[in-house]
Amino acid sequence: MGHRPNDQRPLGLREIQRLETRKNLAEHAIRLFKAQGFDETTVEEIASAAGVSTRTFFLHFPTKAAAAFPDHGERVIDFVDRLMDGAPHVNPMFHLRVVLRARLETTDPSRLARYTLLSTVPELRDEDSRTDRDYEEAIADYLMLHWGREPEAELRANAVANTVIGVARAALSVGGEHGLDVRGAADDMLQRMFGSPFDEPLHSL
Amino acid sequence: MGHRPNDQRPLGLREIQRLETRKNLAEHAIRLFKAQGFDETTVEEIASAAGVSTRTFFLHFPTKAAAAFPDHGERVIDFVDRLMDGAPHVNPMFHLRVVLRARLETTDPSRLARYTLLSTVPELRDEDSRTDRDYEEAIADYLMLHWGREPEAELRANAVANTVIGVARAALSVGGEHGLDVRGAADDMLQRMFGSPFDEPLHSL
DNA sequence: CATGGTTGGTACAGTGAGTGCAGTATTTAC
DNA sequence: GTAAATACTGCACTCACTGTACCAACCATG
Repeated sequence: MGHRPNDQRPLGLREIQRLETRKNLAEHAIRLFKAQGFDETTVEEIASAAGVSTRTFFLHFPTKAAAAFPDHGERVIDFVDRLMDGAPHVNPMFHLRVVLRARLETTDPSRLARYTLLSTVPELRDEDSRTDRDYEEAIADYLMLHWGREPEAELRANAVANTVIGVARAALSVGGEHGLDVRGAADDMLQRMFGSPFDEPLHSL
Repeated sequence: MGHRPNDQRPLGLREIQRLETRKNLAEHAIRLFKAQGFDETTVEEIASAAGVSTRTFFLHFPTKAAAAFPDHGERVIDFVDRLMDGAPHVNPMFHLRVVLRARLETTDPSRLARYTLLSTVPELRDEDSRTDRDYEEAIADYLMLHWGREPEAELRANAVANTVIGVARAALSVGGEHGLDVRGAADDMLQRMFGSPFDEPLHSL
């Protein structure tokens, strides 16, 4: 059903070990960031805590900060997949809302907690912003698939993308900060902002 | 009229020279970034082009990227000043719109061009995001001044702030890219998104 | 199994951003 | 005219990140 083969290869011993060290690196990185702070943790510390060399760290993550968001890549891919699924046939704003809602609802709370904890560390904000930018780009591209690439459409698409991600970020940070579930409120705000097209009942939920 | 003294000291010889070197550093930095790229330009190059030592560069800018946005600090301060001016008496969303519109209209085109050129360089996006975060924080703080700091108000304030900045960023980037003036369209989008309170005529313009 | 290409990891040397510190020289304040 | 303040310098240092050559384990092929 996905628009690209969800490649489920047998996963040999090599891959398993690779993923293992990657997971180890990420876990130790996050643990150390929380324990002693981002700036106070060196890549060498993380690497040796995970039992590998410093150089190996950079074979798995492009920057020190990236280790704090280990599954970012696959999550963006997953998001894009869901967005593109059955793309050309539905009202794009409606579909966007469905995908967003599904994503929010299937995001497990432990992830929310970790996410917001990390957003609190100022040094990781940059990485977070880069994450957001990937989503914004994906959403804008999707909308322009429907609306075209004339400047007016491009403006609308980018504005909507930035707005959606902006509201989501606000919900995640405020919700995480107070330990509240504000996902409904976020959805509600978006619904009000984007008016009637966003107003339709969600049959597929 | 500002909520803090707009200190206009006599500006001694020392300050003049300091500002001069700062301006020089920023100009050479931007010139070199455009000419040869961000990563291909070292701080030492910038410094020696401006006729000062490398160490001096970091007395003026905290990072290499910051030199590309030399007046960011004062612009944020100016924005906050205008936001806080006569703050408690008006409808906050209305006032926000007035300030935003005024800021957009008084932003000179050369600045727009430079801004968007820089936003194109991926290595400067982070700095740009940090800039945006300062504005978002200012707007959210302002709105919470009126709405209080309960979680619901905080969510709304942050969502509005992120939305406003998101739309502004979209307008700047798309407008800059195509050489179009999309400020009116941006204002229009915000007006539609935020409904009636944003709908009032702008007497002060 | 043998064997050879592929690949995850290592060692080492290097670049460049950013910081702390101990100065020097000029400006400004009294 | 002297002393405090400050813009700037030089130097030594840490640490993130990269290029390169290399090793060893894996895996596909015969």
